[in-house]
Amino acid sequence: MNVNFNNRDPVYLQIVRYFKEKIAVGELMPGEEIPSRRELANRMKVNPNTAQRAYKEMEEQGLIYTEKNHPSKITTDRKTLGKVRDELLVEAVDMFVTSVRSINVPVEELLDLVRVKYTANDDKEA
Amino acid sequence: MNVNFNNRDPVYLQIVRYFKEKIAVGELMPGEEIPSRRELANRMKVNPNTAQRAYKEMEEQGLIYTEKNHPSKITTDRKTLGKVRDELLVEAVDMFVTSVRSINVPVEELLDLVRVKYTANDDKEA
DNA sequence: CATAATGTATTAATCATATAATACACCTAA
DNA sequence: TTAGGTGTATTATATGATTAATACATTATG
Repeated sequence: MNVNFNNRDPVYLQIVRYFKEKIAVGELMPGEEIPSRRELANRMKVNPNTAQRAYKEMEEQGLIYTEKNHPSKITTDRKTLGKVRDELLVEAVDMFVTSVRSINVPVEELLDLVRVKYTANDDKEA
Repeated sequence: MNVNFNNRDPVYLQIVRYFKEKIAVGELMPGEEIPSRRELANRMKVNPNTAQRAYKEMEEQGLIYTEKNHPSKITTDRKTLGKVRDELLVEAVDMFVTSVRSINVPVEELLDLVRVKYTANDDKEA
């Protein structure tokens, strides 16, 4: 449960993203139970209300569901889950392209920069 | 003087970025005068203090300099100017790679996504 | 000289976010 | 049965960043 919060984005959104990443890489399975609001708040050292807000957001997006008096669970809707990875990717690509478009960089130079940086970071995973 | 402000980042930083982009693509030349704080505030419909803060930031980064009672000017230090483009690029690439690393996407898939999106946007420039 | 424009500084107000403190209804499990 | 754990909701407070309002000193320029 390691999350590196930045100061820029709201904490509750960073929590949502944390779960989306877990879903995208398959670490969270359909129907799997996730920590209760209070439990998560303890682990992440945030206020229970912040955890609640994150879960509420995820519920509205259909990523989790909640049965009475049970910790929420990952949705069993495969279609919804399948979209998560693509959405994260598309969102990142869109933001990136938007931010570099104004610089007028040749596409090949841009791709090289990404390739070098991305493969360099592979080391850290090993 | 068209700037599309987003709600996420501080306006004064978006102004700084606006000028950096102009510098990066060579639209602003060394020694060139830029609008006064009040003038810029008028054009961009922001508070003069916001313009002041942006200019102060640029001054601290060595991008502009100010002589008494004259609008600030772009620095004549070519070295400083030359770095701007690279810094914008590296910064964007770093952020992008960081955000997609957690998704474990194959590098070629990632590059394809960027290529498609980036070249698709070329149309809008024409 | 004097008006107006410049940069600069100080203080106040605003705003979103996050946290805090409680409370409530429900249910599980010992 | 009951003690403790669920989710949920409400209200208040704190905090930091941002923006706004205002004032000040300087100087170019007509």
